[in-house]
Amino acid sequence: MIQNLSEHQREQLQEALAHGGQKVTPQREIVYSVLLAKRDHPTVDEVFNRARESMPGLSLATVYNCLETFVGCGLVRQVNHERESTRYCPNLAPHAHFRDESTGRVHDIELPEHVLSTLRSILPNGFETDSIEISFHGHTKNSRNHNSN
Amino acid sequence: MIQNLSEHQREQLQEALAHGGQKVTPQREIVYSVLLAKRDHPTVDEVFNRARESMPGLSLATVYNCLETFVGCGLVRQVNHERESTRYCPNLAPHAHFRDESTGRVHDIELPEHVLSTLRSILPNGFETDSIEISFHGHTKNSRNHNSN
DNA sequence: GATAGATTTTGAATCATTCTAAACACCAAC
DNA sequence: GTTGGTGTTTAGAATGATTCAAAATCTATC
Ligand SMILES: [Mn+2]
Ligand SMILES: [Mn+2]
Ligand SMILES: [Zn+2]
Ligand SMILES: [Zn+2]
Repeated sequence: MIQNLSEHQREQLQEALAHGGQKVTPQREIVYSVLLAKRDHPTVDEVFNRARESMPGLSLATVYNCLETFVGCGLVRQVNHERESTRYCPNLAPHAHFRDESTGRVHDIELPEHVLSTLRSILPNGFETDSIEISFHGHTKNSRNHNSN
Repeated sequence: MIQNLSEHQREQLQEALAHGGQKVTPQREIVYSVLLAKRDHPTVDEVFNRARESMPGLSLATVYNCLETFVGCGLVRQVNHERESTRYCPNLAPHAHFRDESTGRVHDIELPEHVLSTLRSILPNGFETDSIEISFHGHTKNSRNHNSN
């Protein structure tokens, strides 16, 4: 079920890790491929369970380590909703998250540049932004699946 | 240090609680007044410590209870930053939060209606929003205090 | 002033995450 | 091919914010 990384994806992983003097390992490959395979913003436990199917000896601590590493090198984003378990997202394009209260599912919402600049424009002088996080809460009305890959 | 509630504030509290058939208690009054007295988005522990100054017997569980009650009746908002302790905010106007990475402080950023509608406009069909949360991360450049009351 | 319902209190339980220390893997130098 | 160094993985313990459970306290009403 968890196919290997494509040429391109492996390169991206290798490249991202290289910056911190870190290496591609079998565990990191699997964890990354789990994130790419089903972009439904899984929790650590979900990643762990999916990854274990291809690598039974994998430990939970390693999944935490890998994900932290990926976040550190900018390959992956953390997604938090209140104090629920952290979820992980490999979508590097600027996007917001929509959390469906009835299903608990998290959807990516593309974020056009003009929205970002509108947002930056409301900051008073002296506030320098590194990043902006936007999350919608609500529910989705039928409207076909809203695919999470 | 923690002055009592004004007429108006007490009424607001009483009114908000009444909807759920709940009553004003000395503990709830103190906890609410702590939030109003210093709008720096305190954590539960910070609220607890401040409140204890006026009511030494107050328990931590009660602070959790009061805050949960307030959130439930819409008097107060929770503010989360990643998985840090939840903070509490009595500002009911639509606003975003700016988290200063160097000081850890959280500032309110007024949110004009046109920004909210711009944001709503990027949602694909079928996504019905109940609420939108926006948080900026960055640092503040001198520019006088950025008062947190 | 007894009874019921809400609230508060204490202390224990939960549970995601982090930490620690021991095993491993890899590679380059000897 | 052994050794030393460095980064990685692993299992299990520790942490810490939050939640829970149950007893004690209050308050309003009969
Ligand atoms: Mn709804
Ligand atoms: Mn910065
Ligand atoms: Zn995402
Ligand atoms: Zn606020």
